Amino acid sequence: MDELMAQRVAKAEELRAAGIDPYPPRLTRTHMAADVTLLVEALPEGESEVEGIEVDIAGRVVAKRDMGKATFLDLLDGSGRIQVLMRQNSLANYDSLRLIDLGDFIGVNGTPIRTRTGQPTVQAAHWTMLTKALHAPPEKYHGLADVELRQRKRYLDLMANEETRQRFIVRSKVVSAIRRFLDARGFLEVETPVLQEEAGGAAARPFTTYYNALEEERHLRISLELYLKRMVVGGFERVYEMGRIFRNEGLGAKYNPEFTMIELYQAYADYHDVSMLVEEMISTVAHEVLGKSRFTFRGQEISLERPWRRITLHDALREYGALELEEFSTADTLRAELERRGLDLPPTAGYGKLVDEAMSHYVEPRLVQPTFLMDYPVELSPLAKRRTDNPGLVERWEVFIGGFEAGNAYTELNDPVDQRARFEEQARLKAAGDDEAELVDEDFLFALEHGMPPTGGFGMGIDRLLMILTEQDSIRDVILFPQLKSVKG
RNA sequence: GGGCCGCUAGCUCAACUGGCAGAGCAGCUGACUCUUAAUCAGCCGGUUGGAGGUUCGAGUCCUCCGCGGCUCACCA
Repeated sequence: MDELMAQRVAKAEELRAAGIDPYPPRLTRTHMAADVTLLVEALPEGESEVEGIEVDIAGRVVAKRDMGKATFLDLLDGSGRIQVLMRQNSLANYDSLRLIDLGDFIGVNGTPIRTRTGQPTVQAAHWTMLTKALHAPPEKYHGLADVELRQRKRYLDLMANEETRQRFIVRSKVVSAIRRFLDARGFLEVETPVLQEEAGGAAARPFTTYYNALEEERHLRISLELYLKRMVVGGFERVYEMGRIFRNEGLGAKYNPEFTMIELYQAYADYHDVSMLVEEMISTVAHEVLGKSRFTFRGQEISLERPWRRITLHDALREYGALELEEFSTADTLRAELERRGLDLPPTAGYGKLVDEAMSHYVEPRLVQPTFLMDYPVELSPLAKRRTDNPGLVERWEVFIGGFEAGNAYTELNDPVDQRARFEEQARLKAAGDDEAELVDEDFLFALEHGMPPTGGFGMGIDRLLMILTEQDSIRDVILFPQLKSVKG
């Protein structure tokens, strides 16, 4: 134990010796810090004391200014900061203040006053220890700066950095605003399995675990899609789920292996209807929570004002890449053209993957303002419905904001025969070595064979949306406890 | 996985070309009854991420390892 901790332990013992529990089970609290501030600010000009009112407040000691026979403390509670003034001639047992350290939680009984400088303050008559902290909090002025510490020991980051606290408050508000938005439009929130026999609905490697009771492997879900569609088959016309999904992939500024996804499905809607719902949802939520629609993300100003731009993938490649996809309609010709242009291509890429490579290179980084990129090659979209005018394309969009994918939607494939054929094509890719290809899900096909009405669906990573709304460059700054490598030895 | 950068007191940071490891905050002692990054005086606090090596001498140079950041690759 280090010296600083030993000192604090000794202070706790001293309290116990005096018959005071340094960790009492209960306390009296009548007011929050913000309540006291309001009381004092309501005082008429010239008056410095709120007559006849006694308050009990509680919070963490975040500053201590000892003037000798008077000491100022700053207490932080869930509503904010409030100053406490302890004076030798108005506080019982003034000497005991030396037992209070920064980081301790204390309760204070006293009177709301205004100091000479106008600061709302509680002038204390009594104080009680509520929780003795055994470590010093991070440095009071600079806060906690070390990136690794801030992520590994988030409680210290939250304790020390107001901005971090606010960011995670915003996160909660965004999540609840999304729920309100959808609930108000008749969507039902449902919960589907995290542990699945096979993880489907997206192209990603799953985490695998083992269920002892059944003596079977299970996979953590990589998307919400296939179970939510089963809900639509069952007759739920508007469903959504917001929950954690898990992808066994690398870490990075935009990637965390567990992240929060929302997916929604609306029967009798198509991908156009869903695009309107989504742009309304995001701009409404931004306004409700943050009161604005303009954000600075990675040095670029982004406006979430509606309407958002819509452009087909073909048009976007023409506009940003001067690439006329009609002229390169086979994998071989497209590959030759892209290689001629100097792109580095995966050797096994099929037509869809090649289009995707071209998009990543020419188009996506340019889509800073919210943009729906529409009509994808069928090869990339095994769960989306084909366009009737061009069966090589599907009714699908991805929405890009700030240069990265923020969401994905289809008119859902509800033809069980086509769905089976698509799964079988995926199975061929898998056999050929694509370990992220979709698996044939017989129960899902059985569900579709019972009939899923025409349906539009949408999925979005909540964390990435929050990166934009809170103007953070790294997904780790919007996840409370991001994955980090463990420290051993 | 590759490249680059970083890791010094509980926290925030210094330390020229290899030459006694420092400051502020926090802590301890003292002064101060309206301060608010309080102030003032004094004191305590170090396996310089870890292990080796070069050297009379290593925070500094070399090798390996750990963790992190950025980036490339990978990842719709």
